Amino acid sequence: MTSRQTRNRDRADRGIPEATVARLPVYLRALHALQERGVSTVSSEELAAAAGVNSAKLRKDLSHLGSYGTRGVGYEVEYLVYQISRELGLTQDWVVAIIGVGNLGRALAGYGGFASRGFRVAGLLDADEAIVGQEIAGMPVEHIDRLEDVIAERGVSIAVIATPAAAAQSVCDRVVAAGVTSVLNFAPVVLSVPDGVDVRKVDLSIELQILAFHEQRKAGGPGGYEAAGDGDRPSETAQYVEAVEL
Amino acid sequence: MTSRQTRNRDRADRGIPEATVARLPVYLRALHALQERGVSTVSSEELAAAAGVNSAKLRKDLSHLGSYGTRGVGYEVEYLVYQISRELGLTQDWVVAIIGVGNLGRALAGYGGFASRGFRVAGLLDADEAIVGQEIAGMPVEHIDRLEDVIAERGVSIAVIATPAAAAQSVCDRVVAAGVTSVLNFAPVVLSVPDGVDVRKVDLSIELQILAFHEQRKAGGPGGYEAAGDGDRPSETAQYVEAVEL
DNA sequence: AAGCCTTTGTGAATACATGCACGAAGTCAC
DNA sequence: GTGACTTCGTGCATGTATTCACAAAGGCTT
Repeated sequence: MTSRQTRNRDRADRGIPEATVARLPVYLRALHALQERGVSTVSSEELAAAAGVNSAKLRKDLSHLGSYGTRGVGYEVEYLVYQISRELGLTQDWVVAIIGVGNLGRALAGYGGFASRGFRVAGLLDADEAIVGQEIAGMPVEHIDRLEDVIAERGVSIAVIATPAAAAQSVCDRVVAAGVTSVLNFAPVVLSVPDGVDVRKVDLSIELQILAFHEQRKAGGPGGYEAAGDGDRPSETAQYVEAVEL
Repeated sequence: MTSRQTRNRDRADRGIPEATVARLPVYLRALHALQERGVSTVSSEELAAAAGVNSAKLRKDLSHLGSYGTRGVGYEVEYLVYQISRELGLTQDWVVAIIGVGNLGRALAGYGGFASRGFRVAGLLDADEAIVGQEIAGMPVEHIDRLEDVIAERGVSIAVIATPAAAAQSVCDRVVAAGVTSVLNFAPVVLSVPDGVDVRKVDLSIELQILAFHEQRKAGGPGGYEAAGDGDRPSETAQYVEAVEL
């Protein structure tokens, strides 16, 4: 099964830079859009524009997968879609479980962007008895007690954690113990996992905070108004509550 | 208003690396957790562990804001919270409008992590007549026609776009024309904006695709099974639909 | 079939980020 | 006050990512 590992792909494939991997889905999306418009061939310049990157960067990124372009012409859209999909592992189906069916979990369960890319949501789990049994996006919410069973029975390989922060680490421990090695975490905590397990984090408020930083910068430096520097230290900030519900 | 731009802050502040800015919210969160546990002082080693980073990196990051630590002791939690908050611009309130009140927009409207960090949701807008008028998280959904009015009247400075992909660019153009210079985009498209406008993107499916890539890697190379390389090029991939509803 | 034109793929230069390792600066005990 | 000890702040080396710029490669026209 793992026989022909590094067969084709001479030096490509081994060690595709992370930064490149992170951009491949963006290229893929742009390519799909072109495909729908009936475009069959695209230059690095055009595709780069559609993806919002520099064309040299795009070419270098693609060169990591192999040489799939034709000089003087560009890239064949359909073929490139296939190559990137394959590289990203989207030619196979991935079985996903969503743990935590609050507002966000619900949104994720109904998100069309998953199913269309080979991600099959095979389980919705929650600890809240009031939610268990409800049907969300055509699928019943199951009790968190069944977590290990669901993972084993349905071959879940990716866990999406959308629980409150307080529950996230223990849920994570359980899915990892059950054999899951890829976790997508929406809870606002840093999860610790053993080596060999990948965790990616999506944090809705971190992005806003980064925007706020730049926005403030445009308006003229941090603490620009009122006492800047080491003024009164507020003691009211302690009322932040991390137990936000997702 | 832009008068005292680069005033205080000698060499700090100017040019805090992006990578550092992106980590500050994580540190802040870890610090809040410590604060709740009554910890008043923390070493770089401890805080780094809580934030999931290397301690040297943490110290270097913090050094960009100034020297707020005490050698031999560590950092005073409360003071550091204040300094980071100030640097990120969280000591002032930011007025946010959420455009697109589908599943995701609803989840965002109810997300506790915004309000607790100085982000005030002052408007929910949607084009769907069936949704307009509904009350979400204690706030009425208004018609998208009122977008410019809402932005102007309430002083919206950050727009959160959670519309379907097809609507995102035109919504973006409108908020930018109305004077907004910070956009958080959840729609799966690359938005183009004039210079001076910041766009950050949160893409739920991109993260999954990155996980899939690594997961596949663990299992033994891309396309490891079946015809690898340049086999049959599927023509069915064209049925991807980008008009996912958010 | 020869030459022109376009566009790729990549070497080299630059910029950015990470992590080590250690001197400097402070605290605490006595 | 003095010395031992802890921990910060940072110079330097290493690694990673981006961008430029151009030669090599192919198609297209005549």
